Amino acid sequence: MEGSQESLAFRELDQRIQRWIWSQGWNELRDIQEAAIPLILAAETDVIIAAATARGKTEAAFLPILSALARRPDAGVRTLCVSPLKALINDQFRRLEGLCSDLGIPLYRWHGDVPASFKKKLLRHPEGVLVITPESLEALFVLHGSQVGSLFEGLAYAVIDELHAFIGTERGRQLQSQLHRLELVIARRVPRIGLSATLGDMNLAREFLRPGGSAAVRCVESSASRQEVRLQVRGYRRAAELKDQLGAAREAAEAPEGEIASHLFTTLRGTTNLVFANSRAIVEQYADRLRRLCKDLGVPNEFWPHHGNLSKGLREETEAALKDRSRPGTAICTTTLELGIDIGAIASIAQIGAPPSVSSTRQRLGRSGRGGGPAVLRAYIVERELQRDSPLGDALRVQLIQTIATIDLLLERWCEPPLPVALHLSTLVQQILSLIAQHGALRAAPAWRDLCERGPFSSLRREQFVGVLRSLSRHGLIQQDHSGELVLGAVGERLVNHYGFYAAFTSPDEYRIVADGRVLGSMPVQISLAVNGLLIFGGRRWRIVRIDPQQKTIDVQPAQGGRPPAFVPTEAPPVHDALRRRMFEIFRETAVPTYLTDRAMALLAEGRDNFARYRLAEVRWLAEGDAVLIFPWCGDRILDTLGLWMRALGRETVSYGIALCLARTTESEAGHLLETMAASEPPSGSELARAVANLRREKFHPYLDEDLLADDYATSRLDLAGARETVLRLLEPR
DNA sequence: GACCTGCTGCGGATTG
Repeated sequence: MEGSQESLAFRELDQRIQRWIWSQGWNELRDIQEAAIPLILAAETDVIIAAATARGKTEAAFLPILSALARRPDAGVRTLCVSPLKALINDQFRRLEGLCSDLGIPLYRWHGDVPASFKKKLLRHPEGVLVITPESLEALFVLHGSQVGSLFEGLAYAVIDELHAFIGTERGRQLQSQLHRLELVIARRVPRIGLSATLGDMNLAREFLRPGGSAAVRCVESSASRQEVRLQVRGYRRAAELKDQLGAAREAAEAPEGEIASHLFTTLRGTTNLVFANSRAIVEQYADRLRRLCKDLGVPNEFWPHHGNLSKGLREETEAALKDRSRPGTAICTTTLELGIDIGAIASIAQIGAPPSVSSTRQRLGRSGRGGGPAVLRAYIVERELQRDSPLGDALRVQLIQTIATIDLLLERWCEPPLPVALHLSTLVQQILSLIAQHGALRAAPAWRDLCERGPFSSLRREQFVGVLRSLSRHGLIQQDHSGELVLGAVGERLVNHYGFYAAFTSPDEYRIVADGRVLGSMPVQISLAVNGLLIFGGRRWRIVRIDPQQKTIDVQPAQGGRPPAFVPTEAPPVHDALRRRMFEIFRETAVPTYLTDRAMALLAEGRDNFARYRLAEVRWLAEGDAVLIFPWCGDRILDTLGLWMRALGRETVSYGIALCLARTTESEAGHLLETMAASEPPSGSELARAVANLRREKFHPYLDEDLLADDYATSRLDLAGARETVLRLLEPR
């Protein structure tokens, strides 16, 4: 306890908290705790606490918060903590339970699985600490709007857990709006405490936490020494498709998946690991292969699937296998295990396929190597065997080069910044309806002031806001009563009064998969499945025995064969500009990273040879058949913007990620096109967006007019300045 | 050419 006694921060805490720290057997406070305690106790500024998972962020916030609450008892909810996951709320509840009860501070959790009786109790006696989801908070505004003031009149702190998970998303904008509305109701500013993973650009996190007031937000970042990282990137080749005697294509017997599965099996068996795959179908495929390898060897299964379409029960089975220290267990998973759910120590991380981004790779790696040990990452990259007519993307070994570029940027501690400029009109619609429900009615002028002028939707122009109100009125969501106030229209009433209203995001219709009365999970309704069809789901093999379109259920029984269902893919993650630029540099360099296996080295050499053969260090576009490939080495947002710009000039384009393909064009025509673009101002983003086929991507988009949707698309998906700069760069002499 | 997240009130049956 010597460290604690010497610490100034420790002495500032309430004595009962000091005793609790003693009782935990802690020798000293962590650096972020030392730094955060005085800032939070002073309660004069907003604070961001940034550190990797399991570095004591929750305590850094709650030791001083509970200290302050214990000293100044007051009526109403004193601390609001908003968290993105029900599972995280339950984790946090368990961690704070003992401390809160020692201090006599009531602790409430509120989400969809919490019984209504607990919620009623809080509404009757608002007090203490409330941990809640954004959706449940929205329900509070809609269903108990007149009570919000009295519930939160004594609010001392607003905590946002996993701040990084909210930044740049619809849900994040919803949360900003909710915190702002709360401060409006109680007519006072409440200190905000954001708990975040370490981010590339802390200024964006500051601006997110306190829009318009980021300069005063204090940041506490962990200075804990950089963790050692052990890396291996393994290369695999997929043989070209063979034709059998009937001419049907079939995969070569030695598919790389089998090889990867055996390597995972021998390397990971006996320890606890996370294997990240890039899609749910791939998770299912490997979970099934690895389970069978265990079975073939006659040993207990050690491999468990985890993804968003598996039922809560199956996911909890996997989480329990990870937490169980008495036996090894490895999860094959998607992003579901990226966020900070408590799963204990993890020996290593595997990544199948190129990682989706630098930031998610950092999150994944942060899961491994607790307790001072090195973090271990193995990446498994498959490239196709080349043939004479192989596409250039295969010849360049893009998957492998992208993986190397990702690791480069990761080691430089760079990561993708979120995009803060989007209008988020869908969420604005939700918040307008919610405000009307909260107050019963609303005038247009204060709505503009509270949501846009001084609120979180500050990038809207006044005429855009008026356009939104007109759209909503035309679609029956709102109407003006005789005194000029906005009230809900018939359609608006129906939307707001359905429980589906509270989430800012959409979700697809799904069938439930049921085996012997137990729900295994769900799948989208678009899939074409037939009775007696075979299926891999939850890492096991099934036969479909019944499909009920009315009940939306699929009944299955255990079977011998099967394949993973085709989950409806969403949009791919955009590759960031910095990553593509780094890929270009890697192609031009000759250095070979030491973490590559021999086969990965050979693939890298092939990629570089082909890059040199096509002279891509000098040439910016080249003919392929009757098309031209343009290589701007820029991120996907700029590439998509360039594609739309060329389409506006009457050209047909397809984005290959690594290149932009101009159909039916010669090299000199491509040059002329770029010169034309360089000589003129680009059209506006909204003009370009009008050519996009489906602009209605988000929940409340169906109630907005086309021109607003085009504005929304342009601000969230396009980069005009970047596109113009890229055109000029493509024409620079080299 | 990917992934993920969330949700109320009420009616009716069952149990102590």
